[in-house]
Amino acid sequence: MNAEKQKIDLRDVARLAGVSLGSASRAMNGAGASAATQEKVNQAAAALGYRPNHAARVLRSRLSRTVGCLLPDISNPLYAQVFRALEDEFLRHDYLLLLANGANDVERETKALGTFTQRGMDGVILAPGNERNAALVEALRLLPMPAVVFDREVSGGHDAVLIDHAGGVRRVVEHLLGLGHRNIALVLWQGDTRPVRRRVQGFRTAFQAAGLPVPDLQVQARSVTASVNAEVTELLGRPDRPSALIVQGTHMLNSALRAISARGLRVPRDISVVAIGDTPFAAEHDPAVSVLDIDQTETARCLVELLLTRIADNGLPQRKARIALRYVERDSVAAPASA
Amino acid sequence: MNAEKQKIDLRDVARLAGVSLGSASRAMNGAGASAATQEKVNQAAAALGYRPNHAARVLRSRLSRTVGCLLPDISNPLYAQVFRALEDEFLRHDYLLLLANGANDVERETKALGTFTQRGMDGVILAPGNERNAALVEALRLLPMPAVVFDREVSGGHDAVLIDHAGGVRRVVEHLLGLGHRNIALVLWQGDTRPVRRRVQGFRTAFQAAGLPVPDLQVQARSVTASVNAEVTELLGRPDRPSALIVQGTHMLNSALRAISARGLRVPRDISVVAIGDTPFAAEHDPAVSVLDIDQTETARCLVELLLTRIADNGLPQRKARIALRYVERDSVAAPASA
DNA sequence: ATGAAAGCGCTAACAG
DNA sequence: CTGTTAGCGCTTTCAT
Repeated sequence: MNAEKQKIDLRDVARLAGVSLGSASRAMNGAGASAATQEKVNQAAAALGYRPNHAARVLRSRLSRTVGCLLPDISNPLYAQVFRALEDEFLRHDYLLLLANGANDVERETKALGTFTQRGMDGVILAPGNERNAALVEALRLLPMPAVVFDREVSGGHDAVLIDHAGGVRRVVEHLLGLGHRNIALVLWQGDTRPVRRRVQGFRTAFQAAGLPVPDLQVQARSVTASVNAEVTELLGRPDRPSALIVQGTHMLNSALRAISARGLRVPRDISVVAIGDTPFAAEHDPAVSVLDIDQTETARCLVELLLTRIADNGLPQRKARIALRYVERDSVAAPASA
Repeated sequence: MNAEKQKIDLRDVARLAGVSLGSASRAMNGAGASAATQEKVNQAAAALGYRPNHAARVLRSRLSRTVGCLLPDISNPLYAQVFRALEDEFLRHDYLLLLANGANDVERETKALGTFTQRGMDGVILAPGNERNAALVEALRLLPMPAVVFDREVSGGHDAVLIDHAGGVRRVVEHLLGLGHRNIALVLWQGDTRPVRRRVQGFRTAFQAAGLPVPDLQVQARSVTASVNAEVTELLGRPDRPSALIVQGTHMLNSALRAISARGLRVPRDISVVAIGDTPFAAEHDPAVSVLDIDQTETARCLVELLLTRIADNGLPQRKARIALRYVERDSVAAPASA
């Protein structure tokens, strides 16, 4: 149904504009051409509906204007948000973003990096599920193009954008401490990744800085999507049951809230709840759940900035950017009943 | 830190293997080379760590082994699942999948299609947010490469994979009717897209086929992520309040369940609930929610099959594949109390 | 089945 | 600033 494929090349444009091939190329790339040439070429291109052949461009210039993005799991709304923000940001810079799901599988991640290499990506943004895996670290080391690591600690001297989970959780704990809470529980998943480690650390630091004992109240779910219903129910049955919960992720938040209400407890009267990561679910819950929110737009901007500047100049020293978390107070936090 | 970039080309491989450039190329592509040559070339390639230059390959062969995928919103877990399944399926066929978020924005969608064209995608899979928009239909018509439409009705004679929403909802309604339910409410969002239209149709058909009046109990949320708390609450307050609810999507399901429990009603004793689309949320809810589930793997396989065969032969007649929905009975459905 | 040679469409290097 | 020329790395004729 499409009789005429793409057949107009730069040569045609140059001919119509009455300039040489080289001039047409320079005009299209907006460099080293007079305004008059520029104008003529642009008009000719528009008239013919010219579309540059990307492959030829890449082959010759060795620049693909494409970057790869390796994320653990796009079904996770948090990463989906990051991807969308990245896509917008790169589009603005006329770059194309390629997404690969790592799925917490080193083999898959390694393979994706191989594909990125072969397809000549100019750079890579990645958040490996297994940041300490040797095979992955090696694959990363062998990457021929610049990479920016997102919220992971991998050896290799790469640029990185790190979320300040420790500071965020610490601030929340201090806030709860100020309200009079002492038994605060942290509900995370048990993965050995930077975000989890840093949250635990921030939790500890807050208590220690206040000269208070760190409560032994942690729930560790098997996965991000696992239910923590049973664990939280157990927690709520203890004599020293927590008066506040800090919960990660949509699923865990949901099951935790269910466990609370099944126990006949009310939020925030009987127990305060703070969620890590903002979602429509948290915002629309009744009562609306206070959250520790990441500014995805800022994060994306930061990642893109780091990667693009490094693509432009690989001689730059290693850089690490830190993104602060924002505590959004809503209706799920109050002083403990006993206070 | 990476002194040596990629410098090994097919010429090097050919030299080491002691064959000509042409033979090396044929050997690599597994066609028209003797077993002996094949073997020598493969060994040489492995020894040198040869990686074909993708751009050169595309430029010469006019085949990018890349397909574009335009989805309305990757933050929607349903689409995220489809993308993952597609990624797996294409990877298996040695194709790369490029994702673009349409975000229900025609301009954005059109732009994405333009990018796909320019980058020489071999084919496109797309589910436009606005299937009846003229600009989009026109952009689709102008696409120089094959396209398969996912669960949308767009004019243009494209291949399509269509989910049988009508049949699925109809089956659920018939099941509920059989249990004795008469006041059944349908909770959807108000978008004018195929899935919504077909669900309503299936709903109607079931009642009409049974010779029963179609209940006037529809809730139309403003968006897929909107809360329907107020609307469902209102519904439950009516004298002819429904004894069963069919609810679309995670957010709407969540807010509907909340409205039900806030009203002091129990599932399934006082009201039955069926969700459209399976999610961990529905499965782990207490009680576990019965759902109308789409087999994402089958859907992906179907999309890929259609697209790949058409890329191979664009002379094929138009094809439409239908995917049946599977009703998964769990604990949220029972006979109405009054029955 | 193989080698030699001709480009794919573009950018970059070179003169002018 | 412009035109001319030479490839980028590969696949694909065309002869053998």
